[in-house]
Amino acid sequence: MKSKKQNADFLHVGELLLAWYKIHGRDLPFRNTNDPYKIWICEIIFQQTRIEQGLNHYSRFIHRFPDVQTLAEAENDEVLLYWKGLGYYSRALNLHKAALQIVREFQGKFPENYNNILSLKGVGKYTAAAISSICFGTKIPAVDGNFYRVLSRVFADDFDISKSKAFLYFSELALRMMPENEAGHFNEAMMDLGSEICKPKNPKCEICPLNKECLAFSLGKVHEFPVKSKKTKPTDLELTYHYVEFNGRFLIKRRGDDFIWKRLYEFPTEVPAEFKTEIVHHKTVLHKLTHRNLTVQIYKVILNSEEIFKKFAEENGFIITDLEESHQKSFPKPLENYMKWIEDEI
DNA sequence: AACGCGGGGCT
DNA sequence: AGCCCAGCGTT
Repeated sequence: MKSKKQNADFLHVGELLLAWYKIHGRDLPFRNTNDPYKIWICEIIFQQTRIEQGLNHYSRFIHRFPDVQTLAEAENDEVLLYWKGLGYYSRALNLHKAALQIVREFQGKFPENYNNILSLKGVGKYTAAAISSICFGTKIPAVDGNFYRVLSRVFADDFDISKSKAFLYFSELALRMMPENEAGHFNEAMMDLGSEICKPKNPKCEICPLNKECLAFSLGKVHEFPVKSKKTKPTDLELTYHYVEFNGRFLIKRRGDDFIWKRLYEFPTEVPAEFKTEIVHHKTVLHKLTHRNLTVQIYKVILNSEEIFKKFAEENGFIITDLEESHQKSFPKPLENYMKWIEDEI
């Protein structure tokens, strides 16, 4: 149990942070709304995704799916199309499921209660806290990577952030710092400080509003925090695809929701042996994933018989498409890049 | 509690 | 080449 004086110190840090945010907070498109739908979408998009990377996707997504009803009524495929290139595709699938959930279980009105928000597919403790605090003023910290980094540095706290207990541990610290009736702004402030000042590498401690209170800074040990024990060990994975073409058209099929690239489109992985004689080139694409070194082999096969092309497609459930049409489908990045390359060749 | 899931940027 | 990013669901 901490003393009253320490609690006052905690609150002081929270107020410094909030004051900084009101002047230096980022001007982002979702900062001017309390619409829980929009906040929800942006929270999901920006999970494990940098703001610059997802900003255009956010705008396009909101423009096409301006509310829960529109999203719920959309085709699964189109939701994925608007997610194209973002990665972690189960986020898009869960988003769609949750929209249906809101329509069916909550009569189309976005739930306002924390536990109801948490019950939505793809919404975990962080996202539920963010929506609750920003849209409904619930006093609850939205603890994410920024909280871990900022708090562990301010208190020179070596609590291992890879432990599942870290969420609760830093939630309690954050709650003691949180000013009354400012939960949403406080959470946003922590995100902005973590992104603009208290960055993972080369933090701007000289201009940090918390540098007088930051223990790690005063000890010259900012780089030692946060402490994270888990090390990711990349494994190798090889995939083979065939760009089977006849007269400008080629074959695709939708993936299942197993493994990677859930429900995205891909080329045939295997072709009959007699197709091998029609290979015109072979490209090796190296693709870096978070925990995998991916090597994708792509063989371009140009068939000279429409009959064989159509028969192969029909017997194996492939869709016949072309480069123009394929813009309306969501493909994994390596295949997307390959098609761009083919298009440029023409 | 540990692991898998994308893609991009930074060092 | 490794780490990190407005994390979550599954096992």
